[in-house]
Amino acid sequence: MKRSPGMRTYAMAERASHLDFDIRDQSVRQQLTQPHRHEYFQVLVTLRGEATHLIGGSVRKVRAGTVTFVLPYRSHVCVMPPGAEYVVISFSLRFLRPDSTLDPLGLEYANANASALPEIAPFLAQEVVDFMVGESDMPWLHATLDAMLRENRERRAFSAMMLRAFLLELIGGVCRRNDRVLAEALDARRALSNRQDWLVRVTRLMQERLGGDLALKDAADAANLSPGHLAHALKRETGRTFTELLTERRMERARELLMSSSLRLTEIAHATGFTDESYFARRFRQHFGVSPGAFRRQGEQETTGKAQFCPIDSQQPSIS
DNA sequence: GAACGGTGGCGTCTCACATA
DNA sequence: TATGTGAGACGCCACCGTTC
Repeated sequence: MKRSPGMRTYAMAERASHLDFDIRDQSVRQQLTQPHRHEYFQVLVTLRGEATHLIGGSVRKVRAGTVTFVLPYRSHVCVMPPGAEYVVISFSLRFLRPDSTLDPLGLEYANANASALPEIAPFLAQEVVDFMVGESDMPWLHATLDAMLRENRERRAFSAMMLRAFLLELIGGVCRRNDRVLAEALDARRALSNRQDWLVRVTRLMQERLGGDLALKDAADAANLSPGHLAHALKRETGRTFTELLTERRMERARELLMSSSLRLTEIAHATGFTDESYFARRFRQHFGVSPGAFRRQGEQETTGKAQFCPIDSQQPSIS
């Protein structure tokens, strides 16, 4: 299929060592220097040096003690000066809120209720708020990051739970220290009209119909757009085609079923919209780097502490 | 030997994209 | 908005390896 050389959208497997959560400092991986998107959430903590962040339509100079929150599928680039010290945290919505049924793609336009999903409030307000941690709180910030780096490095039993707790402490702590400006920003945001609720309708339809047939035309009908217009709009907003977005969600559902159920691969293939289990296995291998059966076995070993799943892509050097 | 899982080949269909 | 094109998505089939 023809692909224009547009803005790239990265998956966790391409930029992180784990599929659920990852944290690294400036020494681990080179920062991307071109505007790009992620499928996952990112928190960037600037510890030394003055950086420039372009997020969506805003350009901001940030200094040490700034915490930057980047929503999934938000175009951005962070330009760090030589010698800068920073920490990058990447995680999926499911890691942050395992009970959430929201689609990361629709978050930006969902007018999310900050009281129902307070963890994502700073991500929604990032373009108009500089989240700062004062000089006196820097020891707290360093201690929290050090604990996360250590736990992520060791990755043993209950590490996911510990990392989630540290992450919530970081997000909550930053929100608490910036609560007034954050509340004002969220109020202003709610006042805006929800111009792009078509994206919410499309992502909701994808989640509802993962196990069945879903064509571009169906999604276009749901969004009250022509198929051509919808395809173009999806590409513009997400960097992904309709099929790519749908396949990503099917793979994610398959991953969950492999980890949380004892269904046979054929049943999982059918449950995720594939009538051909061999084709399902092929796509799964393309997406995660391992076959479905191997993925399940690795997951079982991981839960018993014998091994840890690490996608093959994460072994590769930085892409930029 | 049966069940399950994985891979390869091949034909058909879908849809992104360019163009008018 | 309609249309043509072609790459990729998809399904079907055959075959092989592993496990029980």
